[in-house]
Amino acid sequence: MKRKITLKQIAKELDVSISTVSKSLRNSLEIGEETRLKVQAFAKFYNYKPNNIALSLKNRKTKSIGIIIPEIVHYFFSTVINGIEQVANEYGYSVVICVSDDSFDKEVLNMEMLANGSIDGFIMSLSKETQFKGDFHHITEVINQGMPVVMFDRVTNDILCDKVIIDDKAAAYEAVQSLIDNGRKKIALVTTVDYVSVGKLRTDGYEKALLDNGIPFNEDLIIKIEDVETCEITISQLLHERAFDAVFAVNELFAVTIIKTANKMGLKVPDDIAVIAFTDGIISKYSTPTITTVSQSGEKMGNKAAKMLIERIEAEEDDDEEHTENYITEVIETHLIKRESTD
Amino acid sequence: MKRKITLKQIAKELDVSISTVSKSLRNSLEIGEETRLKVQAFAKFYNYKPNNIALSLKNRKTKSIGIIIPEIVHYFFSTVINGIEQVANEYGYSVVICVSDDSFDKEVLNMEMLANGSIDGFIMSLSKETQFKGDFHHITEVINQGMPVVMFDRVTNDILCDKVIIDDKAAAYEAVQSLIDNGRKKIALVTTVDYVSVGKLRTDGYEKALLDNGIPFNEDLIIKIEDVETCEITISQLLHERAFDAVFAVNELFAVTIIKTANKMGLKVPDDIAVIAFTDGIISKYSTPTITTVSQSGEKMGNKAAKMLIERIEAEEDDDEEHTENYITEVIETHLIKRESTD
DNA sequence: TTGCTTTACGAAAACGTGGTAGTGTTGAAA
DNA sequence: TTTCAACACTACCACGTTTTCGTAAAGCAA
Repeated sequence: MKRKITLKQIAKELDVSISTVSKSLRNSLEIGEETRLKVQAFAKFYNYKPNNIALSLKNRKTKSIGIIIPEIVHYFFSTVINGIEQVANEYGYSVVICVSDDSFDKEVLNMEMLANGSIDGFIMSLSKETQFKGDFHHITEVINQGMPVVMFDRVTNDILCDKVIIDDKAAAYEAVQSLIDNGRKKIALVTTVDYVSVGKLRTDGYEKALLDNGIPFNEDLIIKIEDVETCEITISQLLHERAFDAVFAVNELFAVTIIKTANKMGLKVPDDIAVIAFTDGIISKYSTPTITTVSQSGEKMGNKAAKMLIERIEAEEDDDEEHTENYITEVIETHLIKRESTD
Repeated sequence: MKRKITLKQIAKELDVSISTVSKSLRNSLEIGEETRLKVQAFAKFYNYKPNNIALSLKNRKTKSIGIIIPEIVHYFFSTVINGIEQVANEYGYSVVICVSDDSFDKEVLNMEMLANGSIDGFIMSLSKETQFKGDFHHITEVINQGMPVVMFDRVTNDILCDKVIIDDKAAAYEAVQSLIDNGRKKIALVTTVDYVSVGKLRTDGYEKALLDNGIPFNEDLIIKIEDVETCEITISQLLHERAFDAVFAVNELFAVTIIKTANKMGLKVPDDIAVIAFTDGIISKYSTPTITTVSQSGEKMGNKAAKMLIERIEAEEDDDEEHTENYITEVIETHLIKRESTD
């Protein structure tokens, strides 16, 4: 049990000053070759590595970035983390992850915990509750402190910062349009409650696609799900009435539930009902039938978000203080992955 | 853009010493009430929060724990992280996550990066490559430095430390036994390559169940998959020969692939072939038919691992140095979740 | 000897905190 | 008047690093 060795210990052991050790290890020409090599050999032997915390304190940079997301057991979010982790690693950054659990309080707590020097910047996706309350003071606060923030997916216009999103509206439009192109007329929308930003946008795209094709927009065909349990009942009711011949679901969980419900009732997918889901996850790939989806590459979003954040962090180093805040909103392209649930 | 305020700044502003400010904020009786309240009011107004990095340096604790896992876009691992995050949060710890991507080098690099003071302890699951090489020097090294390590799921006997596992062998035994109980005689095993510790154990359990029931152990019925692509071919070949009437798959990805392949060939699950998978993930719940699985609660494993680690960390505080190393291996119970893929 | 430049190193400050030990002033007891 | 305690506060150190500045010794020219 030998604790990590420090500069001080090396200095004492070799009977030189701490500065001499530090300089020797950084190969400063100030130090005579003999001493330099002696120190380096000693340090190597004891496997000296500078203490990160001390470095952070000195440099006022932690080389780590904080991620705040609503859930982690969630295909999309985990792909985003993966994407972030990749570039973070590449640039020598660590990622510390906090889960808000879709709770406003936890989100605030987590941000406060990390904001006190633990990290150099945030990448985050808003919790449902935060979006519902519309209270973003915790975010403006860290931004005011000069800490860069990049938001992704679940964002808000109320905060000025870099953002990485997909064009939810256009993607939804494309999906619904493809259903219409296949001759579907009565297209249902299964979505979440309105305050989730992306849910709202996808609804807008759905509506626009219908209207552009001269199909009346029917409120009764919009099913807003708060928890997945109730979904099944609502779905089966509508199916009984044969009220629709296609469904656009805002996530794959809803989609697979619809398919299973339909199957139970003896309806065939895609013959009787075509299904398209948002978010290309693992369920869509492996369900039977496989599900046509709008792919939104979490990995790419993560990559991009991390790059934007790190650029901001490292830009601050130089021209510290008030660089004209030209925030960027990056839009990641989506595309439709056709599978068995549509024809 | 007002940077975070420090003790020093407060001291200067109020024209008192830094110690006075520090003590006032910690409500020390040494400081007169008037000064104390004045300082507290000022600190509150400027939203003073002590700097974590400085605290870490001083206290030699970071209040954060490092997680090293092979993958993050993976249902089981993400549930474990979730479990860790829960208790970490509860105890005021942050989690830093690194993905080894099943690469030995990355695992080593990540550990070195974090071991230099960034965290108070590790929770990890070995990468495939590390298990293959059997090289654990990077782990013994951090342990020798006095840093607690808890391993979970993919562990090794070569390292002495706390561990959280499931009884892979017994769980596999139970699963295979249940297939036998349902009258299946020719049971195939679809598994990974041997060096993955859990793969090996599950194979052992499978073999034992067969032998205990007087069923001959047939090597031809064991399919070792290296990448999922080739799996489909091998499977369909065996299916053609009607070589088996049940399959025990070591993960749900293999299971769902088998089911899909069988379906394509016109075979019915579970009538013609019964399927049981290890790991109760999202695919099993939503595939058609739903898949009978051995549930291994990642969340519980994460909870337990985090608790063990934090206990170790906080125990060290007191009796620093050589507490009789009585390492614990915690076994999380599993159970069979019966679904549609078995009768 | 004096003055100047190198060479080779050390002292000290800084990052932000918290605890221990000290210091100066006041008022009261001896 | 002296002594001693209580009060209210400050000085200083440590955590581990980097970096700036300083300086002693040595070498060399004048």
